[in-house]
Amino acid sequence: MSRPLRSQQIPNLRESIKDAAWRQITGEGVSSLSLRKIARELHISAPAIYNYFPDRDALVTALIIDAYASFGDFQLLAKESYPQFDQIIERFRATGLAYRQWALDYPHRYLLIFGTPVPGYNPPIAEILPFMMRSLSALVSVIGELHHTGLLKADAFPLFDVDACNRFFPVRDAVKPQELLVYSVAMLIWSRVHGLVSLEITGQLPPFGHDGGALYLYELDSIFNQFVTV
Amino acid sequence: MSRPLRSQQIPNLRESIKDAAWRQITGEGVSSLSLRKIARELHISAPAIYNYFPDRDALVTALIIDAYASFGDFQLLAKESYPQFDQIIERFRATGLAYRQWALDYPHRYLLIFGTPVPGYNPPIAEILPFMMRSLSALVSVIGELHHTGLLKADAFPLFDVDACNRFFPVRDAVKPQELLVYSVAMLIWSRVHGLVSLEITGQLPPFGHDGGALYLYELDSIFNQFVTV
DNA sequence: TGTACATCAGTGAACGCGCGTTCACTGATGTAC
DNA sequence: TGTACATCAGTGAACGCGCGTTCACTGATGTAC
Repeated sequence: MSRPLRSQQIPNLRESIKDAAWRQITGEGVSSLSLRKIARELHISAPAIYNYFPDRDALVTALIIDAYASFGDFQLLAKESYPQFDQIIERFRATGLAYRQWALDYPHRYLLIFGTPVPGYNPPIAEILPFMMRSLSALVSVIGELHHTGLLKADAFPLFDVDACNRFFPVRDAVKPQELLVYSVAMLIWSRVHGLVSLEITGQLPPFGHDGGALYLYELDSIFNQFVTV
Repeated sequence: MSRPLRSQQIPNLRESIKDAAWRQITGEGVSSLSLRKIARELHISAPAIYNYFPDRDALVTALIIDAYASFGDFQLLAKESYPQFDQIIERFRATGLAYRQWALDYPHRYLLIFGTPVPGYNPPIAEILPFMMRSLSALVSVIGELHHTGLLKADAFPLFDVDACNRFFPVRDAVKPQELLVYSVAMLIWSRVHGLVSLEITGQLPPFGHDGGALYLYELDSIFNQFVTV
């Protein structure tokens, strides 16, 4: 039947394709994401997808970028709900809680970006890196504020290798030596919230049932007590 | 050519199939694990595998069980290298270091058991559970020793729901109320080492380069300082 | 305003591939008498 | 010890499936004169 009437086409097909892709990932994981299945769900032919994404990997890349952006923005929004200088404690907690909340809301997006690497998929690092950094920028900036106001307590903390750091990041985002402590501490804190959250959303915290939240709150307090001068 | 001469058959074909499966998982992840590919590599026909595993899922289950067992035994061995009563600090460190070392040695096995759930695979929980528990028994027993000698410092720690706990575990392994604190603290410590290790083996700790070890040591000390009375 | 034409956004058919699994079979090997 | 037979551990062919991607195409829509 060739091309259907414009009035019968899906408006914003590119977004609809991504939505259908998320629905599939939610059900069966990214490795069984299939262009043909997406086409079937949207009642279009599979080759039509190639008008919007050059191949399957490009679709996966777009999903990953969207996930990073949504995750980062969600935390930044939470953080900014306590904008005042002396609300640093609330800011830290709000950011930490937003981290978990987003992961619980979108477990498959979380696992797509931070879980087991997608087999057979080679991420275009240059394209993705800015979004990767944005996804953690709320956390990094909270630690940065603590540091700049002299409240960060992290003596003898093992620092990044600054050379390795700058080899990894693009030149314009090079980490300044005076920021090394902030990045390094942020990494450790990240690993703690990631550990708890990833066990929870993969169902490996089962005896806690619906109370993974209590454990998470405890962990946020532990982090605060360890790294913040009161 | 029907069946080849016994002298030309692979001795212990069951083990060889699992070895080939691990080699494949190492290269491309579990979701592209293929019976036909295994058969090709071993120069046997694909249906021959059905003499050893009723279907693909059964093979995956066997791999998971082996991974849990190997992981658990490796930590127990490390722990037992400091058997004396007053070597509790060394015992704790050795167990923690063994946790990371095994994960670095076998990243794909680690991700198979603790990473993103395998899509389309429903683990037979009853069969796997004992091995799951064994894989963390070294950690749990070290915390248990600390508790029983009065060295565990964890006031106001959020505990499991004991009912949820016993609904989860088989009756004979039911968690006794006096052990609840031990299990709960072990879970939190587990989440910390898991967080750091999983970021490291999935390559998300890159600025640290080869010195993820320094960060890990710092984290082990943090845990010790937080939970042990000195 | 009408018309010729370019472009846009789809179509269905086809290619070549790999997969898990079933099936009837075969001949080497082990065993009971 | 020789022989008849059961069992064991493989075989190749086939089934039915879904996949990503390419291809030539078509007719609706937009645009220049």
